Amino acid sequence: MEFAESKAIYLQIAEFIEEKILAGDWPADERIPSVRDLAASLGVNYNTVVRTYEFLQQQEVIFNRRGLGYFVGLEAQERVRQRQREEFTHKIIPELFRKMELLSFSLEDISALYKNK
Amino acid sequence: MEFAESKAIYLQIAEFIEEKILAGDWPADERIPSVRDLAASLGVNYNTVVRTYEFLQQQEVIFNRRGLGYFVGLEAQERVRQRQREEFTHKIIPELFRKMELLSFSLEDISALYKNK
Amino acid sequence: MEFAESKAIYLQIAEFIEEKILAGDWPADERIPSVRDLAASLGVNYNTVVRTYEFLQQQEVIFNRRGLGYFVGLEAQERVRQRQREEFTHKIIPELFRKMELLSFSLEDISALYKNK
Amino acid sequence: MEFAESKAIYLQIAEFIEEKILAGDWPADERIPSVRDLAASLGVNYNTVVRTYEFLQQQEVIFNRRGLGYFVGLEAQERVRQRQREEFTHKIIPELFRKMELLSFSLEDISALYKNK
DNA sequence: GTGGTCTAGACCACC
DNA sequence: GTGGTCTAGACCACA
Repeated sequence: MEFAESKAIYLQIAEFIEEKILAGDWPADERIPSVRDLAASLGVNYNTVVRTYEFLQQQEVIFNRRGLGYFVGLEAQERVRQRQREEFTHKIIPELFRKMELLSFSLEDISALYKNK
Repeated sequence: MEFAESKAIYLQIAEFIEEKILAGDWPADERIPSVRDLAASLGVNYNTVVRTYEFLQQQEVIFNRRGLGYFVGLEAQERVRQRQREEFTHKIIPELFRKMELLSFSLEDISALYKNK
Repeated sequence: MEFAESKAIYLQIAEFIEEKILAGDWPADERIPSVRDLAASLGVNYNTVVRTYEFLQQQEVIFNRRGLGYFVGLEAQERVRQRQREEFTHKIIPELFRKMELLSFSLEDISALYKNK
Repeated sequence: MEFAESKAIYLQIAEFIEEKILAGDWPADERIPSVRDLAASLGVNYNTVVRTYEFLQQQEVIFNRRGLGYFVGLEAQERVRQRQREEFTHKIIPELFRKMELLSFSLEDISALYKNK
């Protein structure tokens, strides 16, 4: 996996996992890769994945069963979906509209880009 | 001014200035606030504004007249506008569409939000 | 049974058993549940209960009759009682008093709580 | 500083700091030692203190001013006090009373210990 | 100077 | 096997 420089790696891994859950690839209550396995497959340090998992656990997206590993939270998909939709409508979209005006993009321009994507 | 935690303050100040220029509030060749004044009015450290001005100067958005202060570059508005439109269509918009799919937002949803804003 | 996160599960099970013995529910020389049964009824791993029993055996609280199972030690109740009273007066109580001062609880506050419990 | 084996060092440092705040030694909005300084004076690793500070920040006990350091939260003393009093009355005290009954300690025994401490 | 992050590697308790 | 913690040391962005 490639990582952007602008953001902490452990947060990029968290986003990667949230997308897996959002897309339904990792269903509720299912075990996710062990810290060591994920670290190895992403080519990052063990402690970096530890940080990701601690972060997601604190967000109640995943949880730990002692000695067994981490599992997808029972309401994780819905929780992530709602949090992200909330952020989308209240932060991303207003910022988008602000930029559109500033840069003279119309809704039609966006539509055209959407159809050609 | 309030600053987000996720981004460097000096870059948020740079955006703030670019928007002033884009909107035509600060026309070409006009003097912009001194480092000390801007730092005071934004409530940030002097060095932080120095960094912003160095950054914008290096981007050829502003320039320095020794002993007089910083001024808006002659082609600044157009330069900023083109760079931002470029970034908008090639980075912001694709990312927007990706999120829309992940979160089940349609183009109609965006239109509706646009009309109600 | 619910387990606290702050302490090892096998130790929490050991406390559970010691309380049974202290309260007289499990008298001396009486057989206690098999490892498998207890593990099943508590919803924990077999090895975890094995560890509890080994721990309690080493503390001379329970003992093993080969092929028959584990039994409550002959002097277990008195032994557990003395060890816990010792710990109570020399560790729990001093720590209690320290917290009381820090949090402005008086002995009267404790008495009041005791009467209303 | 001496650390117990039974608990993570970073949490023991967090308790140490909370007691400083509770006792009024570190007032609201006052800067606390830098990560490096505290690590050096406690004889622990830099990262261990980083963990403590992240933990306390997440608990809203301290907060960060970028480039300046960590500061005691504005309502920190009251917040810590309330959280600990809550824990005291609802966890420590009930557990105390349970143990008292199990070990045949009376309220008078506790009083006597308190007066002789 | 400040904190934030990452790597490398170790030891431990636990299941 | 699993995660949890700690050390050591490095580099970076930031004020």
